[in-house]
Amino acid sequence: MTHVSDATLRKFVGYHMKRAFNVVQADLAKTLKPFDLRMLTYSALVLIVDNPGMRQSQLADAMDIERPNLVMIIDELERRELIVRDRVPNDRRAYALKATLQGSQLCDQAIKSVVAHEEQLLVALDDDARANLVTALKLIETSLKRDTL
Amino acid sequence: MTHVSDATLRKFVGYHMKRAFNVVQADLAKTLKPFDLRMLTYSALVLIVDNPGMRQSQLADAMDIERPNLVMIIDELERRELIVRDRVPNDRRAYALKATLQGSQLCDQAIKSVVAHEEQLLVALDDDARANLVTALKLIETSLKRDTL
DNA sequence: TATTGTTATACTCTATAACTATA
DNA sequence: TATAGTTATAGAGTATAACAATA
Repeated sequence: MTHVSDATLRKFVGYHMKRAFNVVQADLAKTLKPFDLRMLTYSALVLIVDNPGMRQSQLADAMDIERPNLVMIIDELERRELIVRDRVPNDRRAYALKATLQGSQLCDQAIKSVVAHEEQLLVALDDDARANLVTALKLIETSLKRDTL
Repeated sequence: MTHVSDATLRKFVGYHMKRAFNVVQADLAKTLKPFDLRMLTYSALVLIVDNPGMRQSQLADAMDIERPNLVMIIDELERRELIVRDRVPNDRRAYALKATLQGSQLCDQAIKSVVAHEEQLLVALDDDARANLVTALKLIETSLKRDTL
C-alpha cells in the first residue's frame, strides 16, 4: 500500500479541527519558548495582568481547568517573580493574584510575539474569513450549552 | 472581583480554537464511550477499515503520532478482536492490519453515532458556514508548510 | 456545613532512546 | 546499514478524592 485514504475521517469537522489545532498549538508553544512560557502559564499570566486581584478559583474557572491543576502553574509564575500571591482582605483562605512589573512587561512582549506568529498562521485568510471563523468557533463552543436552555 | 475579563485572550483565534476544540473533543469522547472507544482507537479503527492491509508505520504517519505510541492502541483493538495483525507477504518485519467483521460493524455504528453528535455541535451553522469553516481550518493547517515552499 | 487552596494520585497523550528481528 | 515493530521511560495535561485552614 502506497497511499492511505482518510476519506471517512475527512467528513468530520472535528477531524479538521484537531489537525488545525495541533498546528496552532505547536506554533504557539514554539512562540512562547523564548519567554519560557507554556500555553497554560501564558494564559494564566495574561488573565492575571488583565484582572489584578483575582482568586485562584476564579482563574481556574476562567481557564476551564480544575483548581488542583492550577497550583503548579501559579507556583511557577510566582517562583519566577512574574506574579505574587497577595492576601484577600477579609478572607484569609484566598489569595489575590497580581502581576509584578516584571510579569506584566514579559506578558506584553509575549503578546506581541504571539500576535505576529498568529498573523503568519492566518495569512491566507482575509478579514471576513477570520471573522467568520471566530463566529463559527464560538457557535460550536456554546452549541451544547444552548441545547440545555 | 465578580467578573473575569478575557478581553486580551479573546483577540486570538487560537484561544477560540482551543475552547471550541475542547468542547468537540469532550463530546466525541462521550459519544465513543458506549463503544468503549477513545479518539485514538476510533481514528485507528476507521483508518484500518478504510485501508485494509496497511502497516503500523503507515497508520502512525496518517494519525500524526509516533510509532511507539501506536503499539498499545493496536494491542487494544486486537485484544478486543476488532482488528488482526496479519503478516505482510515478503516482509516478515511488518504487519498488515485488517479489521474483523466485528470491527468493521462496530466502526459503522460508531461512525453513525459520531455523525449524529457532530450534527448537534454544528446545528447553528448552515451548509455555507460549515464549508467555510473547513476551508479556513485547512488553510490554517497548511499555512506553515506553505511558508517553506 | 461550605469554600479556598493544597497534596496525592492516576490516567491519557505525547516524545525519545534503545532494543529485536528482519531486510 | 536501514527499517518495522517493540520496550522502557519521561513529560505535559487533565481529573478526582481527601485534607487543613478558614468562612
